[in-house]
Amino acid sequence: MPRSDEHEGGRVYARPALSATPPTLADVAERAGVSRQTVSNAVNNPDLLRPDTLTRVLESIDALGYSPNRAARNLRTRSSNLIGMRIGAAQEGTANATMDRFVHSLVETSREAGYHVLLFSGDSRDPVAGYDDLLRSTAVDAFVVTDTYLGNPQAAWLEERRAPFVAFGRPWESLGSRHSWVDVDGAAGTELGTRHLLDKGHHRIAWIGWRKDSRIGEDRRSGWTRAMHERGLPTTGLASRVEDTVASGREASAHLLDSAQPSAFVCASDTLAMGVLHTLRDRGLRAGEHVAVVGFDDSQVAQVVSPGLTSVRQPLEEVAVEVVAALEGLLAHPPVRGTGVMLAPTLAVRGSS
Amino acid sequence: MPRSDEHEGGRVYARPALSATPPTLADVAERAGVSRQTVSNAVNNPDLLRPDTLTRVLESIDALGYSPNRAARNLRTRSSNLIGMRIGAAQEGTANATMDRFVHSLVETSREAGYHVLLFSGDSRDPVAGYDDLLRSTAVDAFVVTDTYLGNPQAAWLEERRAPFVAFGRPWESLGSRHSWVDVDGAAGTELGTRHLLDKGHHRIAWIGWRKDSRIGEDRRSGWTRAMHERGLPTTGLASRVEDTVASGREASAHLLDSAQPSAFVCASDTLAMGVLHTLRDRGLRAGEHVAVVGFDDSQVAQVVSPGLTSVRQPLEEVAVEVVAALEGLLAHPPVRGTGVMLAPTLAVRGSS
DNA sequence: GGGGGCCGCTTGATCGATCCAATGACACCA
DNA sequence: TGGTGTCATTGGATCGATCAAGCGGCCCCC
Repeated sequence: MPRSDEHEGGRVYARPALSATPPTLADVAERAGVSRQTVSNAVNNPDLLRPDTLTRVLESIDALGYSPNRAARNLRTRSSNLIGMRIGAAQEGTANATMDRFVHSLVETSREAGYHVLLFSGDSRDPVAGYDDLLRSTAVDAFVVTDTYLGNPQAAWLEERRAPFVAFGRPWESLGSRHSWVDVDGAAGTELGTRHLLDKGHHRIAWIGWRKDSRIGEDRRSGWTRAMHERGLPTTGLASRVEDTVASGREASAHLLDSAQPSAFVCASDTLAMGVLHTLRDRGLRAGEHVAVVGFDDSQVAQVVSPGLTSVRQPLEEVAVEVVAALEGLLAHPPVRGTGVMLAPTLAVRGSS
Repeated sequence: MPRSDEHEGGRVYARPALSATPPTLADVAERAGVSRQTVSNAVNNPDLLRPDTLTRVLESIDALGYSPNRAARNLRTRSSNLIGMRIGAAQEGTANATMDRFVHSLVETSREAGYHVLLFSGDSRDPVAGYDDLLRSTAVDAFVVTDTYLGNPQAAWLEERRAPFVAFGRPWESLGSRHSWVDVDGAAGTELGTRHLLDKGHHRIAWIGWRKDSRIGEDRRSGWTRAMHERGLPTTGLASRVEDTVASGREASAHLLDSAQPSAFVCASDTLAMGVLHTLRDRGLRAGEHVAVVGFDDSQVAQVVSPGLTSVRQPLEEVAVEVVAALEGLLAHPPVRGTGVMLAPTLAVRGSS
């Protein structure tokens, strides 16, 4: 049984938001005594209208609670004002937490630029499945690609289809890639952390990073070696490359303490740094007093763990701003050649150093 | 200057994905020698076609790489297959981390139901601004509302406009609300945690929770009192209500240790539990040996901190499934009366207990 | 044998916006 | 006064899908 306030079929202008069907451009036009196109102009190119006409139209828009129908607009303009972003499987880790911080910033920045963020999840078997669907159905205007790690085919695939996208992460492999990207200088981050420790008087500073096939890991490692060599300090025997888990960090730090007696650790992630803290605790050593520790990512964990973990913080808000700026450029002009933006991280100093 | 592979204006069927304009329904129809509607049916109601026609059409769809234009479909069907979800300002905290886990699950579950998730950010001043825009422009089919805390006007506002939505969080206040919701039984969670401690032989179990005006906090607290009273144990003098910060948890636990000598703590959040761990560390007490601690949310922190924080884990994957199921019901049938689903959390036992 | 119903498919209209070409109004200047 | 140019505004066409109605062919049954 239809409810009494819906059965008329007509629109209830007195309470616009409650009406069954939202008002259309034509409704506004009729009420304001102008044509549809004029209303459209009032919304999209207000300068084209005479001031008095404009106010009259805007008044009607306001009174009716009109908002352009997204689908109709999208159909006509061939754009959706949506930015697609794939989120990986819910593996809980610090990398994920970083991504979430980025997503927040991206959503906020996109809003200011008139875009919304559409999230989709990928099939782990077919990494381009989600992209393909959205692209062919013209559901999104562009993509933000976040997982540009070693051998990831998405960037190349999108590039081949001329799909507009910006990567968060530099194109490590493909030299011929011409897409835009934004990245954080990981090496600069670890260099910052290492220098911070050097300035505190440490000389034997160890590195715990990821396996050699991780380009990101090797990049971060290079910041440590650079800072050490700069001061003429040796790095041999002070480095370890392991999996990105707390247990690995724990083991690696125990080994290093025994073999090389470092007074400080710089780690490729907060997860590994947590492992170091565990080892210190096992041995009755105090982080920040006896041995200093620096992590990477400035995760939630770094902030709440005792005595606070000094960590490299990526400027994700800036990354989001740059990504959106690049996207806007991409969508406004024909994509000639991509731009690359490298941002510098900062160091959040806490009790562990 | 137009590129050589784009200047013809026609479609390059040999390499469908590279063509400037994607193929349309009409293109498929022409190639398959049928009408547009038949192609439409092949996509949406395959049963209506004769098997041989169907295969012929599908073959053409495949060959052209056709995928229905989202905008056109949305315009005609008045639906977008998008679910809107607002994410709050990027206050970094465990609540946020929980939300991120939920978002992941929601995206995944939505995909299986044929929906995508559209994220938008709210203006903190006007909590319904984002909702209003999306609703009036018919950009989303429904909303998932996550912040249904005390005095939150969104649910009531959406209800009034007859906007389809499902809340993650029960309607604490409004008794007259008729919307669907899914929630996790927080009281059952703390009860679980408290019983776990009781079974371990603890008798004096303290509570550290949030201020009294938090309905969620009071709910979680009730689980603790219920479990205690069930065994005939007193709770007076064993509870503290503070802000949700590590520092507050630290202070509150120090006070309680001095005043009531509890042997265990149950906390309304992992953040507070971390504060307890700090206090124990300050006093040379070992979590899990001398004093047991149970947190809430099973955050990243709980998993990596030493010696591991026992914590109540919300079944967010299930929540997402129920939310999407409720949404599907809502969009399929006329919204008669909302349903409420209450899910039970589990306990992730770790070294702290 | 003729009417009714179903099947498989087609045709024209439609959703609500913007694009495009054209029109009316108006001012200016010769 | 009439021509010209500018500006605000108009009406029709269009984007690409689905809806609604209808059509011919076939079978069935009275």
